[in-house]
Amino acid sequence: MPRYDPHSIEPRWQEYWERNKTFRAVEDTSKPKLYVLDMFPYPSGEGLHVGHPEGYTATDMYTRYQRMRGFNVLHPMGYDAFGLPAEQYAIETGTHPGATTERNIANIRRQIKRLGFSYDWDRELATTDTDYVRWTQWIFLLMYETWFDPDAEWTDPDGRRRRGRGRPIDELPVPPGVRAQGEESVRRHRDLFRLAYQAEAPVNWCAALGTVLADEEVINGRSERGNHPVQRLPLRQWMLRITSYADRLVEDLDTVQWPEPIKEMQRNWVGRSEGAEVDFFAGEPGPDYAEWRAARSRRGYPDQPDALSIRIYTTRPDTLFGATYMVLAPEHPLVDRLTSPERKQEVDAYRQRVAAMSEEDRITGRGEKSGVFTGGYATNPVTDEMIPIWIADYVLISYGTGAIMAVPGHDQRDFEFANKFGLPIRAVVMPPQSWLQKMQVRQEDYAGRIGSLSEAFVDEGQGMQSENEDVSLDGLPTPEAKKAITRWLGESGLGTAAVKYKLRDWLFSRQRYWGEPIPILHELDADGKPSDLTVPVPDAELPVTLPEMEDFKPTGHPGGPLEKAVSWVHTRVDGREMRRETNTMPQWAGSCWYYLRFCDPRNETLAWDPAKERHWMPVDLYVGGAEHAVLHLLYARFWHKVLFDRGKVSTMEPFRRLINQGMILSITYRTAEGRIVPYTKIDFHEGKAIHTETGEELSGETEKMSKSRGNVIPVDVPLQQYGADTTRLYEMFMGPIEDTKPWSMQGVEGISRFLNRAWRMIVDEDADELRLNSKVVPPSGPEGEPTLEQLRTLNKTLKAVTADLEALRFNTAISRLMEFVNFFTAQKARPAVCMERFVLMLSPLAPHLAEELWLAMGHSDSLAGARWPDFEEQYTRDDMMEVPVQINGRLRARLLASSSASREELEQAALSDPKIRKHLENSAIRKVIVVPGKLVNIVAG
RNA sequence: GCGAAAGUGGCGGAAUUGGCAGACGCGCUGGACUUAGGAUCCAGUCCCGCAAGGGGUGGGGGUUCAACUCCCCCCUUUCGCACCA
Repeated sequence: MPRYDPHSIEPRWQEYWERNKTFRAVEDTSKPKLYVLDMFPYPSGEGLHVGHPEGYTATDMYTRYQRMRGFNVLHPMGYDAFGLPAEQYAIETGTHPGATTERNIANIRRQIKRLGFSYDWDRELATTDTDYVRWTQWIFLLMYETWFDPDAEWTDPDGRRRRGRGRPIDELPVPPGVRAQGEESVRRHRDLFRLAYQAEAPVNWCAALGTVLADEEVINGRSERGNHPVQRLPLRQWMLRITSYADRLVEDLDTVQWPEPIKEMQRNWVGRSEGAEVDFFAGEPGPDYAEWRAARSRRGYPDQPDALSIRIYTTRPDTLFGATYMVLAPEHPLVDRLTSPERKQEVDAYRQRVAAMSEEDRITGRGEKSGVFTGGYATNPVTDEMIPIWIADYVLISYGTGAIMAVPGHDQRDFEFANKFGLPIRAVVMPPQSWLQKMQVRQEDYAGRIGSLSEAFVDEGQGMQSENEDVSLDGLPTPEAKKAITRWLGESGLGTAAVKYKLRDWLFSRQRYWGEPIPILHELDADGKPSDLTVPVPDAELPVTLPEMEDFKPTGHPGGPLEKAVSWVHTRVDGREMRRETNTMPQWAGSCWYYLRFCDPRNETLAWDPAKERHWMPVDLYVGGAEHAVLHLLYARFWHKVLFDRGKVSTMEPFRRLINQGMILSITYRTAEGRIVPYTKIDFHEGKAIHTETGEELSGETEKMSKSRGNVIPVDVPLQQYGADTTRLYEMFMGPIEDTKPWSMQGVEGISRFLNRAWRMIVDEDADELRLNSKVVPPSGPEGEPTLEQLRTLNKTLKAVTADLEALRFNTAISRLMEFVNFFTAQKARPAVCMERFVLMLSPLAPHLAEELWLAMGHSDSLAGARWPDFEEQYTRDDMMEVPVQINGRLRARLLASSSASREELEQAALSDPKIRKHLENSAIRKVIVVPGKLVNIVAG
């Protein structure tokens, strides 16, 4: 075997690893454990392009390295296989989504295996496997059987006191009044608190997809998949109470090693804000108002607003004196009551117009404020002024209380609205000088000119014009003013401190076929219609599998396609007729817990064995794309916390460390007319891209890979041309994992050359069979002892590569190995000891080649079990070094000096250097800075 | 608009704590070997300059003996969020 031939080497070693189950993970308590996980792929019909395996390559190199370091490694792979594309394809062609999915999985499995990754294939799973679906449904039912107790106090595994946790639904306190009304009443009470519950909610209805979508799946009013318009509709849906976990989802971010931007995105998504709720009297000042106020002072602030009040939420209670009008969301339930008869027509028209608007229209219409006056008035509780109540679509029903106090002086939206509709604007916060200067207004003119300024002052300042008989905020800095007014509101029974979140509960139903059926049965009423009472599918009957169907088309109404499977829908439990839930789970469900199933994937009686979960969890390193920063990662964390609260898992967070691989871009080549030219028709020559047919020189641009651009590079392309090791190395050599970087076919060539050079450094290329290069000398032979220089190169490389692999800096590790090969290729005698260490260093990166070289060096078994070589510190340092000498920070000379030379010696040597003396001829030395082992800098002038 | 990240040769990128900017690779130039080279090997390659020397890490300012690195202002690009009171 003379030449390096990856196409013969690679399949051979892949078979060897597979046959010997080299990478099977077996719990071994004698070693430290390491769980390294890739975000598993969705098996699309297109297969993988070169961007997909970037993360897989990094984790493979890392786990191969850590196995050599003695870790007990779990490194599995699977498929996130439910989802819309297979179903859309089914609708178009009639092919069962299961068949499509299976075919796609087979293709992706082939591609992944071809890259020689060290997964434990015995743990492979797909979220569509029936024995996986079973446990996905089991977790759903666990949520159904859980309520969140916000007052429960407990101590977390880190020893901190915490508040709020999920508990079994049987432990939910039932008020005696409810219990007295019987079992059905108790059930309804429980249904109000379950983590998985049904609710009539305004949902994102996508007519084109025939389904409801989660907020996260809607981008700018259009569906994330397919870019179809989305409308708001009220529908009865399954929801998961993720909002109960909002605080814990934010707090526990501090305990994980994730990229700060991702943590920030999650915090923003949860969107916690602190402020106050305030009740406004829904009427004019007068005797009724006085009576209401008196009652409030006596009884305090109620949990639910009384019939006479409008409850608002604000983050700026300190601006209460500036509230000159109120706005309710058009959907707010009080609107009808507050609207005066003469305004009714206009109000109704506005509400209808808003309701009919698509999400997209709402977004594009944003900025230009719209709204109508209801004719109703409220009373500002600190000024006792009568203020008008408006409705406007800039107030959202789904956030806070769906109503606001408008403070046009200090809120940009209110400011625009007030200016448009001529509402009064009052200054109640004095801005700092810098802002006044920017707006070109003097402090004494601020209050008078506030309405004519170009924008509102919305930051913190000092209270002004905020005083009545009871309370004064004048002169108080904003934080103090907030405290003062909140205290006053509490004492007056008008308000209380409150926390709100942008995060909404997770809409969990999909009107789709290709998903996990929601394992719930609806009880039927006397007429045989589904009542609102539900029971879980009994554990013994899980999983609920999808019925065989031929027509997968969306029905266009809330039942979804499963409604059509009549015999499946109707079932009986204990002789009672029941109707199955026909909605399915969203695609996110399966990926919420696959990392747990990987701990014990073949368990038939449990989702996982607790001992195995304790052994492997948490995931020590999780690698995947940043596109999952909020969706998948937030959902999975939520499920995990519920499982934790219910004692099913031992850790509070699933993923200890997270790394986001950057996107891999592609270079798109176009003709002068802008037509895209595929790679197969381009000749790369003299740094140019030449069209093979026309000879035209093409211009290349770095762009995102996409089908429409025709610049997708399937991973099979480099695999076929160069093999797995070259593909793997190039994936990493391009740059740091987390960076976005372009794939260059010419760059791959360089890696291929490197591996060829490494091959020839060790193997005799002219021999007929695998034989060592004659320059490789055994330890016993002449020149078999490495020279000092060789030892230094070897040990410096070892030290650097070890540090690089620890830190997942594969690009620089590869550079180091290139330098090693460059050095040793120039050596006439290459001691076998050095070559062997090199092969071990190369093995996590280019495992097939390394195995073959290992064989060439006379080993009979795989090097997968070999130990990572240690370096000797003494050989990582040189005794002599070049010391740069600067004058005023400019390099003027280099000295050759002992590495251990003292400050004085270096200064002496520098000052006596002829070049330096020449430069210093006409100037006086002021100071000499010597950094031993680094440089000398002479300050002169 | 808000939030975050990033700007280094023709290109991808290197540069522990502030200490020789441009490692390694691509591309390019010259040479060797060769029937041939888009294989391989050797040499060169930040910019200006024959050289001495000078300039240089998006732009401007600052701290420092010394700044790609730290601070301030600005510009550009990418990503995320987007009427969340």
